[in-house]
Amino acid sequence: MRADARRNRELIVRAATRVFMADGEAVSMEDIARAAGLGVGTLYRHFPDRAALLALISCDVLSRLTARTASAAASDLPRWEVLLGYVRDAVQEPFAMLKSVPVDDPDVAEPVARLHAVVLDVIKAAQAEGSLRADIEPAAVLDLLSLVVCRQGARADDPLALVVLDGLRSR
Amino acid sequence: MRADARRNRELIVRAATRVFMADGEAVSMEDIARAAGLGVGTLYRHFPDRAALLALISCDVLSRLTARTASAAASDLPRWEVLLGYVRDAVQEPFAMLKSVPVDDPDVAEPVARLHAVVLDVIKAAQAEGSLRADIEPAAVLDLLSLVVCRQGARADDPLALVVLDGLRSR
Amino acid sequence: MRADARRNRELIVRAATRVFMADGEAVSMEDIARAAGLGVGTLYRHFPDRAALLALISCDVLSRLTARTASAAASDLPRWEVLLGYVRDAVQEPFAMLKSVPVDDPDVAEPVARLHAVVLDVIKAAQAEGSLRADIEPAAVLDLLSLVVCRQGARADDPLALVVLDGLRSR
Amino acid sequence: MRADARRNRELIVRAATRVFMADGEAVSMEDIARAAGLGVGTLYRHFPDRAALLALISCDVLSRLTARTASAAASDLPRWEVLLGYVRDAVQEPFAMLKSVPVDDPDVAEPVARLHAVVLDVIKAAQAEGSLRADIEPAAVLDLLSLVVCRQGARADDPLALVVLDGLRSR
DNA sequence: TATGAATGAGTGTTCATTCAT
DNA sequence: TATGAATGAACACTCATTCAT
Repeated sequence: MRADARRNRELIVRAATRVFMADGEAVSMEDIARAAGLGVGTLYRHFPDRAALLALISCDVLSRLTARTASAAASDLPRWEVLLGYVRDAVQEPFAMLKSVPVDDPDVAEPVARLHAVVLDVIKAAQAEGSLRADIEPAAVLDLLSLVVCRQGARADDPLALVVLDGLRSR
Repeated sequence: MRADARRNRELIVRAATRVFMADGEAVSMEDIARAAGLGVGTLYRHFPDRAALLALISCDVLSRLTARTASAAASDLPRWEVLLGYVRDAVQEPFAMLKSVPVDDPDVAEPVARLHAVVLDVIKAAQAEGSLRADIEPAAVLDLLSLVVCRQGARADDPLALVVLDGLRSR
Repeated sequence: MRADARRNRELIVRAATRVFMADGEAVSMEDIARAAGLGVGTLYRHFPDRAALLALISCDVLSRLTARTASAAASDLPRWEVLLGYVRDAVQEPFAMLKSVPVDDPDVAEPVARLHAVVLDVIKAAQAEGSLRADIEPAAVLDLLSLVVCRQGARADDPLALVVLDGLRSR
Repeated sequence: MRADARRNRELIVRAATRVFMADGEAVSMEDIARAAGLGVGTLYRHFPDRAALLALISCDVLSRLTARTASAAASDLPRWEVLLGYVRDAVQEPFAMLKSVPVDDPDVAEPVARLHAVVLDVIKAAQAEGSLRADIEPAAVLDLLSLVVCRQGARADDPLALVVLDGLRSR
C-alpha cells in the first residue's frame, strides 16, 4: 500500500472515530469524508461500503483496547487497578457504535471475543485477589462494565461509572 | 377535543409505542401510521413533526410509569418490592427511545423530573427501610436503574438487571 | 386509485415512453420525473424501482401493440397489410428498450408471448394467403421483423425496413 | 512511438475488444485496464477519454475487417462466398459497440466508409455474378447485413442470419 | 376532517477522469 | 512513464413533511 493511501486510510479511521464519538452512529459518509478532509470516493476505495467502515473501526477500537488492557494485565499492578484502567480507556473510545455493528460478522466477533477473554481474565484475577466482589459471575461483571462503557458519551468519572465500579468492589 | 380526535391520538400513541418497542427508534412515520390504521396526514394533524411525536410518546410512557410507581408507592408493600416493580414495569415500555429524545425539551424534562422524584422517594425509603444499600447516593442508584431500563430489548430478569439489582441490595 | 394518482401514473408512463424513444434506455429517473413534470418520489410511489418502471412500460407498449394488431387481424384486410400495419405501429413505440428488460420476468414474458402469438398467426395466414414467402419458418420471420422493429430510432419507411419487408414478399 | 508504448496501446485495444465482446458496452474503464493488465492512468495516456477509446477500438475493428474483406475480394472466390466470409468475420468482432459510437466523429466515419466501399463492391459484383438478388439496392443489402452483424452476441449461423442471407440469395 | 399522493432534500454508492507518487 | 489513489458529479432510492382530494 502506498504511503499516501495508508495515511488517508488512517485519516478516515481517525475522522470516523471522532465523529462517531461526537455525533453517534447516524453520521453520513459525506460527513465522515469531510471530517477526514477527503472525498467520498476515497472512503469507498478503502471500504467497500458503510458496514465495512463501521466494522473496521470497531475492530480498530477493539484491538487497541485489547492491546492496552493486555499490556496492563502483564504488569504487576493490582488487578483492580487494571480493571479501572480498562474502564478509563474504554470510555475514551466510540464504544457506543458497537451497538450498530453486526456482531455476527466474524471479522467483528473475533476481536470482541479476544477483548472479552482478556477482560474476563482480569475480572477473575481481581476476584481471586479479593478486590472484586466474588459473589457475581465474571460474565455478569463483564456485561455490567460493557453497559457502562457502551453508552454514548460515557466518561470514566461520571456518577454512573463510579457507582457501578463501587458496587463491584469487595468490602 | 372531539371524541374521535382523542381516539385517533390514542391509536397513534399506542401504535408508535408498539413499533418502537418492536423495531427500535428507526421506524418511518408511514410505518407508524400503518400500525395505527391511519394515514400519515392524521399523524401530522396530531403532532407537528417526528420529534413532537417522540416527545409525546415519551411523556406518555413516563407518566404511565410515574402513575404506576406512585400507586405502588402508596401501598404498604416493602419499598424494595416497589423498586423491583418499577424496574419490571419500566422494561415493558419503549424506554430505549428516550435516548433519542431531546431531554432539553421542557415538555419532556418535566415528566422525567416527576418520575425521578417518585422513584427517588422510593429509593430513599428503601435505604431507610434497610433493603437498599445506603452507601450509594440515591441519584446514583437512579442513574444505575435508568441504565438497566433504557437498553433496547431490556428485560427485568436478564442477567444484567439481576446483577445490578443484586448489587444494590443491602447485605 | 385516486383520480390524480391515475393521471400521474399515466403522465409517468407517457413521459418515460417518450424519453426512452428519444434518448434510449440510459435515462435517469430524475430525467423521467422532470419530463413528466413530477418529483422523483412520485415515480417511486408508482413503481418500486427502475426495473419495475421499465417492465411496466414494456408491458404497456406490448399490450397496446397486441391490441392494435389483434384488432387489425380481426378485420378482412389482406394479411400482408396486417403485417405491414404491425411494423408501422411497432416502430412508433420505444421497442428498443425491450432489449434492456429482463425477459425472464414473467410479467414481461407473458405479454411478449401474447404479442408473438398474434403476430405468428398473421404470419402464417399471410403465407397461406400467398403474400408472404412460404419458404421461411414463421418464427424466423418473426425474428426478422423484431430485429427491424427493435432498433433505436427505427422508422417504418427507412430503407432497412423496406428491404426486409420486400425480401419477405412472395414473388 | 516507443516500442513499449505501442505494445501497451495494443494491449488496451485487445483487452477492450475482448471485454466489449464478452460484457457489452457498459464496462468500466477500470475493468478494461485490469483486463489489459495496466493501470487506468495508462489508458488515459493513450486515449483522452472513454469516447476516444471506443472510437479507436471501432476503427481497429473496422480496419481489420476491411483488410480481411479486401483480401478476400482480391481472391478469385465466388463473390457470394466473399460476402459470406464478411458476415462470418464481422460477427466475431464487437460490432454491437458501434451503436454507441458517434458516427459523426470523422475518425470513425472514414473507416466506416472504407469498409462500406469494399463491401458494396462485393455486393455489386455478387449481383453481377448472379448469386445475390439484383432487385435490391446495394446500399439496402449493406444495411441489412449491418443489422445482422451489429447485434450483441450475433453469430453467423444463428437462424436470423441464415434467414437474411437466404433471403438475399438469387433463385 | 382524514387520506394518502406528491415533494425534494438527503443517503449510500459508482465511475469517468485527474493527479500525486 | 506507469500506477492506482483521489475526486466529485451523477445515480437509484428513502422518508419526513406538505398539500390536493
